[in-house]
Amino acid sequence: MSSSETIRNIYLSLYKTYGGRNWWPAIDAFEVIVGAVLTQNTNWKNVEKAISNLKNAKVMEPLKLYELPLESLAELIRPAGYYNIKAKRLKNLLEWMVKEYGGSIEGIAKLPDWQLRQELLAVKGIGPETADSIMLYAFNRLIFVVDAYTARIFGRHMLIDEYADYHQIQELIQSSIEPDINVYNEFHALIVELGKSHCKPRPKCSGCPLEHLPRQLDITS
DNA sequence: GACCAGGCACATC
DNA sequence: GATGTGCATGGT
Repeated sequence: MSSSETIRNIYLSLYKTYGGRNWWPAIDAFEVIVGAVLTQNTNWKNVEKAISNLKNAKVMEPLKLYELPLESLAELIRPAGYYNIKAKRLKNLLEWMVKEYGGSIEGIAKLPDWQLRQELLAVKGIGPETADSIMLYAFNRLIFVVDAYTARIFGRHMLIDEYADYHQIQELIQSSIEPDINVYNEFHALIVELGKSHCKPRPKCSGCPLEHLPRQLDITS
């Protein structure tokens, strides 16, 4: 079986097991954007608390959040961890939104894919995963989001080598599955679900829906 | 108490 | 260009 077939089978197995994940868990594009920064290396439960704080403070919109003093912003997002650095990162992103597009999501939504990605990556604190999460889940662009779980799961099943970088993994997956935004959306969400439930750094691999696939020998216990 | 979580920038070699 | 480190809360 080719690696492309294997990848398509992984998608089907996960979809069969977990069903549609209905991502991103947010009410609108702006909430996706904020959540994408807050969830960097952080459990989503903690992010929910931070977003809840922002909503309660009635600052969950681009201009208001941008005008909030850095210290106040940091305090509100505290539950999400790394709150000082994330406050700066959010501020950088908001500055771009407000100064370049008047804080208008609709204005940003008009950008072509390449320009949107380029401008997101130019913001300090926005790396490839955060940029692509915003591209796919806030602006419905055909771009696959790679994360730590993706690298771990695909590495563990020997579909990528341990030195593969972000774009190599992204290329492999995008060239293996159909170019459909809904499939990209679901597949990444399904990978996160598998990662959370079965693919820890110290794996036990019991009950994993991919147990039928070949994997590295040292993690079979 | 140890480990982990939906990264990223920066220092150092 | 690779490798290491700081950033931090909250759940298991």
